[in-house]
Amino acid sequence: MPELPEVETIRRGLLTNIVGKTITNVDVRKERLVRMPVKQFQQTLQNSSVSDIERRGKLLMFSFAEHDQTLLVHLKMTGQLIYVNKEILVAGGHPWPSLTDGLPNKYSHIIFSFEDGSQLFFNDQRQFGYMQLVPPEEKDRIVAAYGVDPIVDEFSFEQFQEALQGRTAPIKAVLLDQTRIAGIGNIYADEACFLAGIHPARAAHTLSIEELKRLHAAISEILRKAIKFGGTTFRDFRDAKGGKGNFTELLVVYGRSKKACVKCAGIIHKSKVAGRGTHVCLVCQPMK
DNA sequence: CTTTCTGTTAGAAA
DNA sequence: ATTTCTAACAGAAA
Repeated sequence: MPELPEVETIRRGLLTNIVGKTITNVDVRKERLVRMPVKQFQQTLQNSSVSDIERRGKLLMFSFAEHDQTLLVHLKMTGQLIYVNKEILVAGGHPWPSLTDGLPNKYSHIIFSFEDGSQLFFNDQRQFGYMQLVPPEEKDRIVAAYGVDPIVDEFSFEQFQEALQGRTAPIKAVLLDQTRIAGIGNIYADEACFLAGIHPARAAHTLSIEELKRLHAAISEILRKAIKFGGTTFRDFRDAKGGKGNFTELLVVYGRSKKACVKCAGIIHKSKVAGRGTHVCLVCQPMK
């Protein structure tokens, strides 16, 4: 579910709500989602106060004032991190538009409680997401394995060019490769390719300099704009307060199969590229 | 009812 | 070395 703009939206929402707060309890209801001994996980987090939240690609990293362990959180496809304050909890749960039973629900697998009575719910329908504590060296190692982050880093055209260097795979596959560029997922890969007028199935090394420049600009633009609108809720994404993203209605190709292209008379066509559902206007994005 | 698809990615296979 | 395929899981859609 969440790609860079969604994860960044969650990060910003959590920053203002949990930084400085001390964790009083960690309720692990589904041990599989904790990638380490659960007892150790709970004991380390207990009585720790969140000092900062960083992001690399789609990975969130929480640091603490009392120790140097970093909490890594990956939401994968359907993970959610929803913060609920004491008042709402006392009133009987979070007023979630599509859910009447509030939180926690059957997908709330890990629940953090804070000193002020608020809680943070890690929900994940498909259970692909995970949490893990790592020491500084391991954190550095993991961060270093990621490619350039288009928002955290400078993301110059030269960096972009270098990331694509010599790739014969489809350009979309390279955009999705987190070790080259960190944070782009299936939605924004399709959106960026459309904006740049490039067919996602084209071999990366066949793009001209002009096309690469258009794609580089398209990536920067789409990600920044999506963050500005609080991300895309296609299905499960919720921000840190349980709200939906507002970028969904601004999507121009993703999920618009058989609908009219916003730029021309063409129809959006759905196929499979790099093993993923891929949306294209064949008029605006010729294979050449 | 059965089959296919889904926003991710680690790991295996090619 | 790089690229492609599959599995992990639950549920919605066809």
